Formats: sequence, C-alpha cells, structure tokens
Amino acid sequence: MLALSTFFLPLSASDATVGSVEKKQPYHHGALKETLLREALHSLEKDGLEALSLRALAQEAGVSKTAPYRHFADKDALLVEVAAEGFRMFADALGAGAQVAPEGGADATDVDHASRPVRVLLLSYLRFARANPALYRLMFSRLGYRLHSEACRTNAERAFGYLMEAVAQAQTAGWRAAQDPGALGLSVWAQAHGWAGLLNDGLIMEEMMGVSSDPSLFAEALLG
Amino acid sequence: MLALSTFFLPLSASDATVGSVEKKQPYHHGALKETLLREALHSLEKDGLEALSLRALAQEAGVSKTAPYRHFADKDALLVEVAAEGFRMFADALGAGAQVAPEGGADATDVDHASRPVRVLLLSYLRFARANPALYRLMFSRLGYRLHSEACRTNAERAFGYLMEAVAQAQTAGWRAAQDPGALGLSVWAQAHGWAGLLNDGLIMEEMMGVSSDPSLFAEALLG
DNA sequence: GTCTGTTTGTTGGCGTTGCCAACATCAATA
DNA sequence: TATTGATGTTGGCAACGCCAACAAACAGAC
Repeated sequence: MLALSTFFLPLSASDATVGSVEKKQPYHHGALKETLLREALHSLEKDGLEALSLRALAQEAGVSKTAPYRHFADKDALLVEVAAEGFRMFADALGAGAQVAPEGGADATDVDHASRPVRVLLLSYLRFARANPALYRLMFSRLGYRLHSEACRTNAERAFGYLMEAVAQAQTAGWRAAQDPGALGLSVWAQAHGWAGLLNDGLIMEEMMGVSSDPSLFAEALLG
Repeated sequence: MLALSTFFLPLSASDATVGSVEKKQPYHHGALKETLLREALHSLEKDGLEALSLRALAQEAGVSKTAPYRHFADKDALLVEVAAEGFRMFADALGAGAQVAPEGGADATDVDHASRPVRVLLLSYLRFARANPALYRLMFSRLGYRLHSEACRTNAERAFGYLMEAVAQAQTAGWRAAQDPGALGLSVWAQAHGWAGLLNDGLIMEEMMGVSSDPSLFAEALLG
C-alpha cells in the first residue's frame, strides 16, 4: 500500500524511514551530479568552504562515500563547477540590474547623474556578494578563475562586460570622461571587489568610521 | 670532534644526521612557540594556507605531533597569532612608507600633488600585499579580525590610522576636500583591498584591459 | 530476448589531518 | 628533598580525500 507512493521518484531518494520492509532505494541515483552541485551550494552558504566535505555531500544525497568520484575527478573539480554556476548567477545578476533602470528619465538635475549606471551596477554587485558570501569568495579564488574552466572564464568575462558597459555609458554622459576606459573599469571593479571582501569578512568597523554598513550608502562614497 | 659544533643550539634542532651516537636532543625545545610561528609564516608563503599542517610544523621543529598544543589551543589559535604578527608587519610597512616622503618639496606643479600622501600609502599597501599574499589573505579573513584577538585589533587600527592620516593630509592639501573623511578613508581602503585581492588571486587579466600589472600604474587609475 | 560493454554505484582500505587522554620529563619552588 | 606545574611523548579516535576491486543497472548489437 505504502509502496504506491514510490512510483517514479528517482530524484530525491529520501524515503528511508518509511518502513523496514521495502526500502527500494534504486541502485542508480539518476541525477547525482546535479544533486551534489545543489547540495554543495547549500553547504557553502550554510557552513562555509572549509567545512564542505565530499563524503558529507554523498551521505546527504543518500549515496556511498565514493560515488561522487564518478562525476568529479576530485574535490577541486566539483568546486570549479560550483564556481562556474556562481559566475553564471553573477553575470545574470549584473545584467538584470543594468536593465532595470537604463536611463532614469528626466531627473538629470543631479550633478552625479552621469555616474548613475556605475552606481546601479555597483549595487547589483554588492547585493550579489552579500547574498552569497562564501560562493563569491570561492569564485574569486584560486579555484574560480585560475583553473581555467571554460564556463568560469566565459561568464566572468560576461559579467565584466556589463561592468565595462556601465562605465562606458557613464563616461559618454560626462563622468570621468578624460580617463582611460580600461583603467577606469578596472578601478571600479577593484572598488567593488574591495567592498565585497570587507563587508563579507565583517571588517568594516562602522563604529570606527561613523558610517553605516548599508551598501546603498557606500555607493555615495565610491564615486568622487 | 664533530660534536663540538653542537654546543648551545637549542633553537634549530637539525643535527639529526650527525652520527648515531650522541644525538642529545633536549627534552624541552626551549623556544617552540616562536619556532612554530616562524615556520608557520614560511609554510604560509611557500605552500599557502590550505597546505599548512600542525603536524608538519611540529615535525619540522623536531618535536612530536602534539607538542604544539602546549602553546596553542588549536590550529586556529596559531593562525590568529600569525595574523597578529602579520598586522604588526603591515602597520610597520604603512608607517614606514608614510615617513619616507612626507612632503616632496617644491614639485607642486603637478595637479595631482595633493593626493600624493594617499598615493604613497597605496603603494606601500600593495607592496606588502604582493610580498606576502597568503599572509595578507589570512589577515583579512575570518581568522584575522573576526576572532577578536587583541593584537590583531590593535595593529589593524594602527594601520588604518596611517591610512586616515594620509587621507587627512591629502584633504587639507585640497584633494577631495569636500568629502566626508571617514567615508573617503573607507573608500580608499576598499580600493586598496580590492586591488590587493585581484592582484594576489591572479584575476587581473591584463590582456583584457591593455593595462600592465605594475602596481605603480594602478595608482594612477586609483585616484580621480 | 540474450549478450556484452559501459556507466554508475558499492565496499574496503590507505595515508593524512586535528585533537584527546594518559604518561614522561624537567625546572622551579616550598 | 619533595612536590607541583609546564612542556613533550606515545597511542589512539574520527573524519577526510582518494584509490582499487567488485557489483548492479542500463544500452545497443545481434
């Protein structure tokens, strides 16, 4: 009777405590790789990179300790794929943020209006970094970029492209128009990366500065 | 005869292969804590944080695997003390750099002359980060600041003080004089921290930007 | 359908790590 | 001199990444 509910459930094999008679866990998981990647993301944001363990992921997926090695050469290979997924999400976030408010309309009275695209992008950037701190750290580490994963490189360059677009837009509107675009883009990136790191590692020391840690306020200080 | 050279060498107990007769390694090391900290620094810069092992440090010091626990509660405690030493070195570097060229003299013809103190400090900052990448990473991580070690906090604040001094000097000389000093200091710090991270993790992608990775060139882009 | 090869799991084990408990040695002090 | 506390040693536990050998299930050829 109870077994009727186990008709086609190859995805989440979580019916371990149903009874002791018919635990018909299928030999093949069916979607182990995707499950492991999803769990790795969860584990990352829950307990950080250092606590992430292949064996624990395997156990959580209801699979033996060495099963992950059928899908990933080693732990680093899994982390690289997680980082690639992170870069995909990251580029999407920057792209979406840029599309939300392309040209605000007729509020050009503000002196800093020209820098608006950069400001918008920085907020998207910091929002992502704050929402996924461990993932962000992983992405911008030896594993994220160094190990020349194609997916990482592609999406990282896409994200950087959005940043350069925002800078170009701002420059044509008059913001730091004299500066070299490449150097300016790198500078903006460094600013964003620095803020992300300081915020995520809890190093901001607001009490030392009398400045709130609300990212929207930082943007004011970011742009001269 | 050869044993004459082993008169008072309680520090480096590396005379293991002298002979097999008189290896009179004293039961107590004498300076284990300092030795371990020194080796930890070396190991950090040689193989990175992830490869650092308490057992390996102990073996290198010629001591049993659990001897370090008489001086450090656990691995994190040792790393915190390493980070504290790092902050000491860091603050010293920033302070020394500031003293080298307090007021350059009569070359005030440069428009960017006012920002000179900040530029000098940024170069000291990046030089330190580039010279000790793994240490820098450790310092600005969960272990460096979060675990409220008194020595870390004190020296970090000293370093930040030098940064704020440079900013104040530049502001009185006219550089971004209108901006809030606290916010401006934080912004400069974020810039420096961002550059340090991007450089140390090899994420700069000069070919993408047509910009050399020479830190002295970055300073140009750093300051509007 | 049966056979066969490949994919995807499993068990058992190796070497390493951080850390604990129990014991040994030595210096300093009562 | 006896005792105590600091410092180092041995043995061991659990967890980890990863390897080798084996087992189950799927997939295509016949």
